[in-house]
Amino acid sequence: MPDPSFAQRVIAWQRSYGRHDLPWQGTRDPYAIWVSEIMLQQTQVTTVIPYYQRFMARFPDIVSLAGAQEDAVLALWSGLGYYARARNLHAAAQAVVATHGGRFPQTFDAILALPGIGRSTAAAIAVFAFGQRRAILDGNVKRILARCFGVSGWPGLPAVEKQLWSLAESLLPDSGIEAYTQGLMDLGATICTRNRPACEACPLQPICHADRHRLTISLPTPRPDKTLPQKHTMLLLLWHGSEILLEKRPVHGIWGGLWSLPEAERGVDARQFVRRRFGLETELLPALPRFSHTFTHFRLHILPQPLRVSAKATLPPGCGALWLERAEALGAALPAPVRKLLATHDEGVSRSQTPALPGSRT
DNA sequence: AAGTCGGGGTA
DNA sequence: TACCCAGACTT
Repeated sequence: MPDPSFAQRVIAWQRSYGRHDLPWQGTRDPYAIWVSEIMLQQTQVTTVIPYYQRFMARFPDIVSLAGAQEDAVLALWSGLGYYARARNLHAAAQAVVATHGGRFPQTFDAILALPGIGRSTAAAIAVFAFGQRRAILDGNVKRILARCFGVSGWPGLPAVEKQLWSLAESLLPDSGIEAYTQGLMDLGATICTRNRPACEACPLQPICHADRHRLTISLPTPRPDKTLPQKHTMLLLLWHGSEILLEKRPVHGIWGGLWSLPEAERGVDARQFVRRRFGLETELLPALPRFSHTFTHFRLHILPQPLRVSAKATLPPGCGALWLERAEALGAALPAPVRKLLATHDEGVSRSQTPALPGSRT
């Protein structure tokens, strides 16, 4: 019997040791598979599962999603991050209803044309929903290929990524594409992990270049390190009784489309800012502990500043701001740090003896 | 080719 | 603390 190929090793391993009970498995419903693939972009399985369950319960099919308010979609995405994914998902659902009669497209190019779906995600949907022979290249596959075939260089570099795509395409099996694709994901998530990979349990160990040359921990080549820029801001908690003022953020930029707290530059007079911006008279309350929030490309140092609104003036219509009861606000599409702030504090008073602020170390 | 876009898991 | 994760999109 000839030495099993790369693909045959992955397929055989997947059937015995792979994951078969994830919430989005055991279906060929392209909608269910699509939603899972979008949520799983840059997000780990264990984080996605509860979000996925809630989302599918609320929007069980593409028509219900297409007919939803964007705010309702974003609210279910709150805390998951990369909110453009949710806006694109919503827009794509409406596009499918408008141009495909509500039926998810079945050709690779039509899938790829939908907003939020790139080459790898389109391939994953084509494989799992329609059994098409397509190559994926996510973080798991990049790591497996870089190690097994000794591809050095940071995979974010276009030249390296091109090489990995070429490898991925060349390794596809003639049959069993679903088990193969799922097997790569499962191998990367459970065996060929970034640190402490379980090489002794890997079906690829006999043919793995990195294992033979003791390169496993150094492949794939890590991203070149760069120091994150530091930014500072002040988030205003404007309390009127148990109501708080929320402001809708612009669609583009950080926390796009979410409901956040009014934001002022560090060091400005908060009362004056609020008077000019909203026409409100306020009383300054003691500042809350500052904390920091790290994004992909910068670190934000946040000073939470509560103020008590003495008289609730009428907000200009269409100004993008509104008053919400604290409980209502917690049901809105909030950025994670704002959610944590509102969950921990009300009217400027800590709800707990020891204020457990998000990353309260500065 | 480089920058933008979150949040959490993990060591 | 620092890195990575079922990446896509814009410039």
